[in-house]
Amino acid sequence: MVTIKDVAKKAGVSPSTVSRALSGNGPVKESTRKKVLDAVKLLDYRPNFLAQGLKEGKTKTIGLIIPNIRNPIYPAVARGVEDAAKKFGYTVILCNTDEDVDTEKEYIQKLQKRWVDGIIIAPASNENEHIVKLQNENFPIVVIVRNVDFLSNAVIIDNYRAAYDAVSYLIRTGHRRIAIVKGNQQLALYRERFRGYKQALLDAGIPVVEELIAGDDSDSVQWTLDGYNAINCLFSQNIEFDAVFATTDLRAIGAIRAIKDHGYKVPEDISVIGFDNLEFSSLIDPPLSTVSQPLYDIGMRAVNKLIPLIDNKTVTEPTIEIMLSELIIRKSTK
Amino acid sequence: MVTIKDVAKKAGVSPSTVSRALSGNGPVKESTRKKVLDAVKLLDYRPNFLAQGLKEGKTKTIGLIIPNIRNPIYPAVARGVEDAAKKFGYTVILCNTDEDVDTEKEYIQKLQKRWVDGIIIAPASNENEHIVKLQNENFPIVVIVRNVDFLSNAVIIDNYRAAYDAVSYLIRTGHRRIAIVKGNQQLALYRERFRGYKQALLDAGIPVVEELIAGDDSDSVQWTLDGYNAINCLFSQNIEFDAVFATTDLRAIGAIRAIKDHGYKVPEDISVIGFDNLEFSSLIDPPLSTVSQPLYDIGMRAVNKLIPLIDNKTVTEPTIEIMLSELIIRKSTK
DNA sequence: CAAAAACATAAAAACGTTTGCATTTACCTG
DNA sequence: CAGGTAAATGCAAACGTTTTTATGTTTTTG
Repeated sequence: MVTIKDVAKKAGVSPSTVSRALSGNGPVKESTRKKVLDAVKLLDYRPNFLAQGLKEGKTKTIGLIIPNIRNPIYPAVARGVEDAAKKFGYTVILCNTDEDVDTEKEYIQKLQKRWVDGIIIAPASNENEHIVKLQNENFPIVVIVRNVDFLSNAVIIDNYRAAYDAVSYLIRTGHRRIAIVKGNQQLALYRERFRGYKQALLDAGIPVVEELIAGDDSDSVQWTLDGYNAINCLFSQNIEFDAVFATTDLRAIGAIRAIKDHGYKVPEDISVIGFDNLEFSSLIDPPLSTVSQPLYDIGMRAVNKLIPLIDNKTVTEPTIEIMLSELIIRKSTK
Repeated sequence: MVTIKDVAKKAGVSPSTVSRALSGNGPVKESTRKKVLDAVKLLDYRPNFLAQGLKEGKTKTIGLIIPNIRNPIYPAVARGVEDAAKKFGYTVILCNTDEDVDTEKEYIQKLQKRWVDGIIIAPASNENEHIVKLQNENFPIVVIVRNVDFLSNAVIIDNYRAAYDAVSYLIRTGHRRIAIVKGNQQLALYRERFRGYKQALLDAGIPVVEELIAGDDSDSVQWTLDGYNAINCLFSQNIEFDAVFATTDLRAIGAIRAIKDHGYKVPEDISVIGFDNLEFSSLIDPPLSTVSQPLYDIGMRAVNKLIPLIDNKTVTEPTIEIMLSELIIRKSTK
C-alpha cells in the first residue's frame, strides 16, 4: 500500500509537509502543495484511516444496535441513521441482537473497543444495566424506539398517548367490545400501549375485561403469528368483539387473517387498527388503519442527538425527545 | 483510556507479556497469565482496535453496499451477511447507494481507505468500471443479487431460468396473453428476466407482442407504482390479457391493485405472478404466487466466498455461484 | 543593509499495539 | 553441579499518521 512517505519522496518533501498540505493544518507554499497533490494523484494515495484514527482517538463511526433488520420497522430507522450519519461524515456499523441481551452486550463490548465514537440502540429487553453503565462512563449513547426505565438520551414516541388515541377513535366510532393483542409485556413500549388501551376504555366508561386481552410474550420471528393465534383463541372461546387494537401492524395483519378465516369481514363485522404504519400496510386488503411512527425521522434525530455528545464532551443532563405519531385511518376500520 | 501499559504496570510485567498473555501468541507462565487477566478485569481493559488493525493491516470489517435497505429484498440479505460475518469475527458496515453510481463510488473510496478487508456489493447500475478496477487491484470483492457483465466473484440466481420457468408455468396452466412488467432494463437482472419471458413464449409457440410489454426504467422509491401504472396503462389502451408476469413482488402488488381497481378478479380473471418472495407476499390478498430468491443464503454465501479472498491472497479465477430459486404457487394464479 | 519577524519546511515524538530478537530464568542431563 | 537447552520475559522497532518543536529561508522594516 502507498503511504504518506511514498508521497513525500515522490514530491521531494517531508511527510509532515504532505500531511499539512492535505489537511490544511499549517502553512504550505502554493507550489509545494501542488507538487504534493500531483504526487497524491499519481500514486493514488489514500490516507490510512486506522493511523489517523489512532492518532486522533476518533473513528468517525457509529454503531447501530437493533433487534432485527428483518423486522420491517427497522429498515426505515437504519436509513434515517445512515443518511444523517453520512451528512456528518460518519459511517454506520449494523448490529442485530435478535432480542437477546447477551448478544447485545457482546456487540457493545465489540463496538466499544474504542472504535465507534457513539452508539444508537433499540434495546433488546428491559434488562439494561449495561446501558446504564455505558451512560455513566459518559460514552455517547442514544436510545431509540424502545424507551427504558432510566433517564437517558432518547428519541421515541409517546406510546401511551398514541395507543390511547387509537382506542379512543374506535370508541368514538361506535365500538364497545375492543380486543387487544397486547405484545410482549417485558418491553416498556408494549406496556405503555397496553396502558393507553386500558385508560381509553376507562375514560369512556367501558370496563376493561380480561377475556378481551389476548396475545402472549413470545418473540417469534414470525411476527404475524401472535396476532393470528390471539384472535383465533378468542374465536375458539366464543368471545364476541367488534374491534381489535393490535399493538403492531404485523399483529394486525395476523388478526385480519384470523378474522377472515372465520368468515367475518373487516371492517364490516370487526374493525382492526394496527401500530407502526409499515410501508406495505397500505397495500394489504383492506388497507390498514394504524398509528404512524416517524421511523426515518427517529433515526435522523438520534444521530443529531448523538453527534454533539461525541463532540462536546461537556456533560449535560440526558433528554428525551418525543416524536409525533399520527393516527392514519384507512379501510380496516368502519 | 486504559492501555496495555497500564495493565502491564498493574500486573508487574512488560506490555509485550500482556499482549502475549491475551493473544496466546507466545509462551507465558500460568501464574503470570493469571496476574495479567486479573489486571485486565480490574482495569476493564479493552485492546484498542485501531492500534491492532494498524499493526496487522486488517480491520476484521467488511462493507456491504446495497441500493437501499428499505427495498424489502435487502434486509434478509443484510441479515445473512451479518450472521455469517459474525461467525468469522467480522463486523459489517452498511452503505446505501440509492441506485446512484456516484454515491457508490464515494462509498467504495471511503471503505477502501484501508479499513475494510473486503466488500460485498449489489451494484447500483451497469456502469461498473470502478468495480472492475477494484477487482484488478486484487481487492476482495463479491458481487451479489445483480450480476455484472464481466467475470467476477458473485453469488446470484439464474434470473433467465427463473423467469423462464415462471412464464412457462403460466403457459402450462392455460394463459396465452401474458403481460410483463419488465423492470429497469439498464440492469442485467431485469434484462435476464425479460429474456426468460420472451424465450418461454417463443418455445411455446406464442408470439411476443409489443403491446403486452409494460413498465418503464424509472427507479422510483415507491416500488409498487411501476406495476400499478403499467397495468393501468394496458387497461386504458383496452389491451386484453389473462396473466401478468411482474419482475418483482412489489410490481406484482401494484399490478394486483390496478386489476382490482378496474373491477377484475385475481386470479379468476387475471393471474399474477411475482418475483422475490418477500416476507409479506404471502400476507397480501390473494397470497402471491412468485419466484423465491434465497436472499438470506445469498448473503451468507457471499461472506463465505469473501473470507478466503481476504485470507489467502493467492490469486484465483473469479467464480460465479448460482443459487437455486424456486417457483412458489399460492393463490394469485389459477 | 542588518536584524527581527514571518513563513516554510524538516525532524522527531506520539498514538497503542504486536513481534523479532535478546536476555534472563528455570529445568534437565550427564 | 556445571553446562546446555527450553521456557519465560523484556526491549525496541514497526505499523501510518499528526503535531510539536526545531531549523532554515524568506520578507519586512527601521
